[in-house]
Amino acid sequence: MDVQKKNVLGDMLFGGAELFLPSVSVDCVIFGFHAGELKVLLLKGKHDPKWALPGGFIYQDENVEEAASRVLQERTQLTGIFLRQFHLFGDVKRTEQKHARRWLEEAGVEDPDSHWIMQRFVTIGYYALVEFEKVNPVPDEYSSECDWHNVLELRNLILDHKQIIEKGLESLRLHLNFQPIGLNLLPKEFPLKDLQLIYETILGKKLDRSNFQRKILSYGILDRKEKQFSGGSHRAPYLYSFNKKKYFKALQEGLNKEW
Amino acid sequence: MDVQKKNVLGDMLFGGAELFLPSVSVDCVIFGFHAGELKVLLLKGKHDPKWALPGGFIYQDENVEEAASRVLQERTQLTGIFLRQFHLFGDVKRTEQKHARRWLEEAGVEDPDSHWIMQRFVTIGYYALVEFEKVNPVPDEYSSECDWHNVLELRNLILDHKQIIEKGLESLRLHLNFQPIGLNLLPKEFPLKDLQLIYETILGKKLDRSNFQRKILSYGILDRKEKQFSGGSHRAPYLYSFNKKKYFKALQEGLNKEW
DNA sequence: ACAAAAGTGTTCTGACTACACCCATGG
DNA sequence: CCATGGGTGTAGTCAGAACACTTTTGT
Repeated sequence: MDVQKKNVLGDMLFGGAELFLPSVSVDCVIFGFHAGELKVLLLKGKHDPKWALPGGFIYQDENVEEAASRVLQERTQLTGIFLRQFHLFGDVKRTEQKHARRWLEEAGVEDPDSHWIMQRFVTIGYYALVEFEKVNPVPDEYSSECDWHNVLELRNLILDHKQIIEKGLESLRLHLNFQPIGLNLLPKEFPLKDLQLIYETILGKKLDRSNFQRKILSYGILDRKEKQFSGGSHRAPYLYSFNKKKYFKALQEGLNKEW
Repeated sequence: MDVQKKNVLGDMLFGGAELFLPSVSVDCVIFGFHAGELKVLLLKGKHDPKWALPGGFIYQDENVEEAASRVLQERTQLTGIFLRQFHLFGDVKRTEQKHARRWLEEAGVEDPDSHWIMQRFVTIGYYALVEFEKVNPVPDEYSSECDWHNVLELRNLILDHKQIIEKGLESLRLHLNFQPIGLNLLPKEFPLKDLQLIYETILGKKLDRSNFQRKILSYGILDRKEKQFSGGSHRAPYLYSFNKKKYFKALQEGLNKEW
């Protein structure tokens, strides 16, 4: 499927009922990391003062997984990012589309109340971890702003998007126990301290430096470079990079096997 | 919502498009335990030689969670069972409804190809753990058989239902690490050996008796009764029961917190 | 020389493993 | 009285927590 050729906005307004899978949407919780804070990428709609997760609908000829990738790509211009499904949100009351109605009106849709987008939707939550610096947040056609928000200070989100983010973070924390992370979050080479900071931020607590190193190195997914980073007034740390082969193997097989 | 009053079959055949959420279904992997084997409850359709998971559609006024409960209840007559969402299956190719077409034809539906049920569906997988003896498997109106199948010997399943079961089992194994199980799988009072057998069966490996006891008791979710079970030609074991208060607390908070 | 931060090592504790030993019961 | 299976205990191992000591670098 050629993602670029799709005219998502037009499809949504006028062809939605046939082009998209009805009742189902996808929302991406895109985590980034900056200044010691865990951030989420959010959009502010042109016709709504509230913030929303980047989300979208699923084309009839598109796997749900692919739709999530497409949404991620549309918003971040990044490809090949690790995406993980974490939950389906299916309560009846979760969609009350007051803002959508106004949006449809202004876009010139007749009889907005019976437009397919006003129906009840369930949404599938995916999370992604991306390298903050590589993302250039650009609002799309139906958004006025696109920006990073601290996950701990979420205000003014539409619908149940705050709960979605919280559930996504909770899932991510859980997955940390048996899944490597960091590959898309950091540059090719980095000092261990940076990776530790990511773990600390996700988990919301400090970790012991020495113990973190031993544990993370015991996973065998990191290669140590002999090059060293310099700049601070202190001993230069080794730089590390992910061994992709081992990394993906660990992703598949898991890190800890309990019981 | 009064589950009993719903006429699910009639709704599916003739009112589906309006009554149900389109494109989305629910499938329940109902695990039971018998003769040292982990079983799944499956249905055989009247118009299809293959077996299927008990599944259903979601009424427009029904939360997805509720729909899963309803399906479980319809099939097992059990209420209050722990149900857990584990994955959404959303590939385009997962639904090719050859059998459904024949079923619709025989049920007297005109133009079956354009019937809503022939559309593409994504399905949400839930798993449940139930007490084998309490379930009286009864085929419903559109099934000819309903029976337990060993999870390790699955043959002749429709669509992707085999993969759904396997994913469900995989999820269950994972969840064992931070979630108590057993409450709905065993009678009120039981010897620890029975609980151990369940763990062994789910995990597919033997566990050390002594170590299992210490670990499971350390969770603090079991109460020891002074009554003893008798019958075998050996020392009578203590009987235990789940302390529901602590059990549900553990369900919410988790058992192991890593990192 | 000193502060800051990284590398490395040590001790302590607690959990899991494997196994041994004793106890109760039915045949 | 012995086989079976359950209750209890123990030595060994391993991983994590806490922390100490050494090394490197910029100021």
